Amino acid sequence: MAEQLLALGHAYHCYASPEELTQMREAARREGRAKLYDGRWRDRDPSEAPPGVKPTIRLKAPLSGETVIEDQVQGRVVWQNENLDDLVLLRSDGTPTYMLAVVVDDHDMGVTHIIRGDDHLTNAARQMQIYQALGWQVPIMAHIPLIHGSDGAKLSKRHGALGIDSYRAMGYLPAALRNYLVRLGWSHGDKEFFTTEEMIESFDLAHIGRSPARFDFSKLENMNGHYLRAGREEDLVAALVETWPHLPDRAGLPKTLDASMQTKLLAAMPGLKERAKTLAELREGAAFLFAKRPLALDAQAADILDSGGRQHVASLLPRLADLREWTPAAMEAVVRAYAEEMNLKLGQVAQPLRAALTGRATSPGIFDVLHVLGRAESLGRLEDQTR
RNA sequence: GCGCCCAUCGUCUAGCGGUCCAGGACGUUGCCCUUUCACGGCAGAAACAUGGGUUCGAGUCCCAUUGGGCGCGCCA
Repeated sequence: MAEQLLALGHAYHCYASPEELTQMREAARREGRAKLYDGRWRDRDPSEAPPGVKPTIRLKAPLSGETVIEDQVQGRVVWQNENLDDLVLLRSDGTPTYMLAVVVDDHDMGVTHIIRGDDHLTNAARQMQIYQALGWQVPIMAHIPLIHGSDGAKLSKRHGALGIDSYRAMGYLPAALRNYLVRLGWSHGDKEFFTTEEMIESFDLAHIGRSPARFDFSKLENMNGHYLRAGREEDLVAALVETWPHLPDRAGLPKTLDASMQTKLLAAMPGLKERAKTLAELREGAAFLFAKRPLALDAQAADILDSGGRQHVASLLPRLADLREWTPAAMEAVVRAYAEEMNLKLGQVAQPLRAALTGRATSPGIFDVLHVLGRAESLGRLEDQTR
């Protein structure tokens, strides 16, 4: 291709040495010129070539006029050709540069649309010149803005740019991440939630904004919470099982979830999913299901039991044990009756139960916890705390 | 330094000359619901960067300033 451009007079050999090039660049910068290469070999005869120097081949770019790209998101972008210098097409070792290679490759592959980050916008101008020199049809271009970190600085490897697996490790659902991302820099009126089908249906280049968006974890988290709450219980169990090995290690949790654990998880899911924003939180909320007796109590739970809660647990234990039916409704009736007898608010007896059953001060509804845990396990845990 | 891009609530954004004393979402504040934590409901605070134009009329068009971003290799 480069040879062809040479033959057409759209390219030429350049014998400038690296030293000359850096000198040129420094001079250009000093004098405030945009062009870094001065085109010194542009019109020279090959006979003037210094002996023993392997030349590069540079594009003979137009000296005047403008290079224009009609970008689908940036609009019409114009460069004065006098500011664009003659780029290298072929290195002195004969290999093509990226600029030449992409153009030829895209053309050969029949690429119709070039959609990429706007950090390539300047490259687009130079590639445009190559397309023109070659007489090829230019693909439709769309340069979309980059995503920045929450502080407005650009995302880089050491600053917030995480791989996709990091988001999995944080417990974000793929659908939620996609939904969050599609709304970053693009909008469809006031619509916030999109199924994959809706995204495919509605997404368009025309509504992509031109300014960079900041990545906002709290909104991602909120959106993930929506997906969790709206998700089917079975799907969430499956998602958690699948993600389990990728979540950060945490003491006190099983390495994998066997069938019986999954069954418990499924039963507890309606109460759990309401309270979690990520799969990591979901797993944390479910930890009590997998805990081994006697439970380790956290500080708050211990405090609840120590400050009088233990008595209530002890009093309620026989009443619950006498229940014929282990249903949330039946248990609620018993506990409410007890609270009334003692002239207590429900919360005052529910909290001690919660502490004894889960080792925590927060959990799903206490009657659901009793139900999900089952009679034997529940009574066992309560009994543990009465001693 | 030079070139290009951008600029509405803290954040994501709607807005394509009058319907905007600027709408939605996240976050935030208060209240309600309530067995905890959440969910949910209701209410509130919160923005058109600045200065010039154009126009009967500008968040919407133009210019400048300021502030961000990206690019500037015989790297990709």
